[in-house]
Amino acid sequence: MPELPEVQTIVDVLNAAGLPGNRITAVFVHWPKTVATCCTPETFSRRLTGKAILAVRRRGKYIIFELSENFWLLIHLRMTGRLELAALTGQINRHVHVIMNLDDGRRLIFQDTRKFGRFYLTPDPASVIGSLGPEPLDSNFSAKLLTKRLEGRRRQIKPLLLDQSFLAGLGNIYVDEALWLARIHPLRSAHTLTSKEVLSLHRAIRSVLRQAIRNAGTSLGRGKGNFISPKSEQGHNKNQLKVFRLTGQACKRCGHLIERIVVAQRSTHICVKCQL
DNA sequence: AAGAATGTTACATG
DNA sequence: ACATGTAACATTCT
Repeated sequence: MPELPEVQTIVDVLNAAGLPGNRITAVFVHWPKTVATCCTPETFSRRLTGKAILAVRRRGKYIIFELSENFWLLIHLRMTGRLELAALTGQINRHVHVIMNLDDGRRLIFQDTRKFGRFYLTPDPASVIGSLGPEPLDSNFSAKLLTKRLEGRRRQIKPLLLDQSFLAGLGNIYVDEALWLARIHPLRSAHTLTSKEVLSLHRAIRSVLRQAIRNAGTSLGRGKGNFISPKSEQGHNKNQLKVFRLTGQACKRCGHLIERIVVAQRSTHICVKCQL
């Protein structure tokens, strides 16, 4: 579920809600595996308690909490992870795996139905995010850089774009959308893209991501895996999707029907008439 | 109603 | 390097 735009939305909401400046007063872990990348739940709670949140940022699909005493908490939501900002009182459902109490009387709740989400508490964030590829919305992610990174790569373009060490932040939704916008077929071998197509892909990736951020993310339905912000708001980017989960509908560019194929075990949506 | 599919990633294997 | 399969899980879809 959460790709770059959704994670950015979460970070923006947390910042707007005044999370930085808070101190963490208590931590409860209900599913040890969530924090196991660092240590036992007890150690995790002990290390985190008392730390102040200095800043909240994003890198790829990671939410990054810069903490006092040179510690960092990185959270990857994987498929169904959610952060919710809530009052100290209130019901805790069975999908809540981590709770962080804050000294302003609120708490940050991590829930994750499929339990794939992971916390990383470390003095060395590079050990977690050091191998990520460039940030697609950074000014240093130029068409030139994309061209260079594509050079000599023979993988299919879709799995390559999903590879976080190639480019950080894209997931299944926005890769399909970007490839449609750039009119590139997902099975194309990366090195066969013309320079014109690479230019087009570069623009498409940035355009699709920026639009989704403007729309506060893509919420697809009302199911448990659906995107919802820490303030429990849905994103409204679904209306902007051109191919993702639109199998059987007319392509907005040429009218040909959208088809679904499987690429690298991921469901993939394309217009075979305009994506070549 | 059983079985398949699901937006992510790490890891193993050829 | 790259493709492919599997596993981590629970819910929803068919």
